[in-house]
Amino acid sequence: MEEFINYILQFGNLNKQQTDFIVGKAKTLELHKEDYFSEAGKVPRQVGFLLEGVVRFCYYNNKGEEITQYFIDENNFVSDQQRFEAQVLASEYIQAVTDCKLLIFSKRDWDEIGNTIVGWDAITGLILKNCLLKTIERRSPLVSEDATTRYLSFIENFPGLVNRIPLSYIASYLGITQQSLSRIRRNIR
Amino acid sequence: MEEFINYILQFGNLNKQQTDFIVGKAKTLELHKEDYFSEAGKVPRQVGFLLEGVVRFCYYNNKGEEITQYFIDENNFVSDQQRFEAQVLASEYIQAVTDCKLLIFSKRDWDEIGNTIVGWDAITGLILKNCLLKTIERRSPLVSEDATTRYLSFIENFPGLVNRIPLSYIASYLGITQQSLSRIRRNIR
DNA sequence: TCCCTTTTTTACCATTTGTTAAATGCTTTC
DNA sequence: GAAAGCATTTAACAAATGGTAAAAAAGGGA
Repeated sequence: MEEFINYILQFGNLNKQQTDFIVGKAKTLELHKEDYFSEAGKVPRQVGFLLEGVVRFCYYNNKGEEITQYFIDENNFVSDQQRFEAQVLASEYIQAVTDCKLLIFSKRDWDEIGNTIVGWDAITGLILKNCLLKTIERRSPLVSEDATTRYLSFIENFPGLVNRIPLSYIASYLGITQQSLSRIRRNIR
Repeated sequence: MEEFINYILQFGNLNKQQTDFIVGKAKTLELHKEDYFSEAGKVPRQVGFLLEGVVRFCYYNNKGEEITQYFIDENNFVSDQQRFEAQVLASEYIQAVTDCKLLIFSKRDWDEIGNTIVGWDAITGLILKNCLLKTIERRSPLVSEDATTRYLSFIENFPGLVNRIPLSYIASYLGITQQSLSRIRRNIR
């Protein structure tokens, strides 16, 4: 919980009264491994902040292959924020990779925070921009890297996650087959 | 110029007086093919809005290879916005792919618009979020696609740009060699 | 602990993409 | 209009990655 407040305070100043108000709106949610936080074809109902565990964003391409787009670990927001804000259908799944514990905010509560806390929209705007930029900085370079370099980049970008995520998800994130990734692991040793 | 106003009005309401104020701050800039709009290692001095031409974002990886990250065409903003806002050194180049005509705003004028027009920050925030999201949606899927599919995706995502951008830049954007791209073009016909 | 299921590793061969080098085509300049 | 300089295409071969299948290893539940 303190981690949550600290995270937010990186992006703007809020006094104790304000942070108390925000925290007062938070509920907690536990997800089991492989549960969905939100699903393609449904309207995202909540914003999450990940206290424990790892989640992934994924979708199905036109060949029916499941593509992992991104991973999120502890002390980061978990949300298809644009679809959540607009309350429109999502095209991606957000799935627990491990058992997870989250803080969650309903749309109603999220809006109420926005209407109550001056500067909240600016803070959340900054947070979102940062997350999007980080996504680009991590994902985009993979396009021009070979499979081994992609794996090394992954280890750098998501330190500590290698041993918490099934090989098949990592391979999917890297755009290679799991056989290739397994071979790469062997060659690196 | 009208295109510029229309673009902005998509993201928020402004009256004539306000748009006049904004337009009053704009200067124009012409770039020749291959000129830089901003450079890695320098602080971005201006925000641009592309009236004519095509630009690309690019950088050099640790092997010294030049990587094209993204293309921007007419009626879109051109800016390393996060570095511009913070006035810190950029790590990417923004280069004219063709001769270009732009509207530009200096940091001072941009800030003055923000201090004068209520809601300007919200509008530019929305624009930036949209641009970042579009970048992710276009670039990220390439990771899991084969070379031919990447090229077809490029054509879909940047309609009309195929014939305005040198093959080598497109190949770099797609993360393949220009020989491969040339071969793919032949096979598609 | 043992069995069953799932995940990961291995192996073999097919396919794709990269590398190198050369030829062709296109533009610019004098 | 010819020569020079780039950009694009081709080709032959090498290297990397994918596809399929099977074995090995790891994990989970009775």
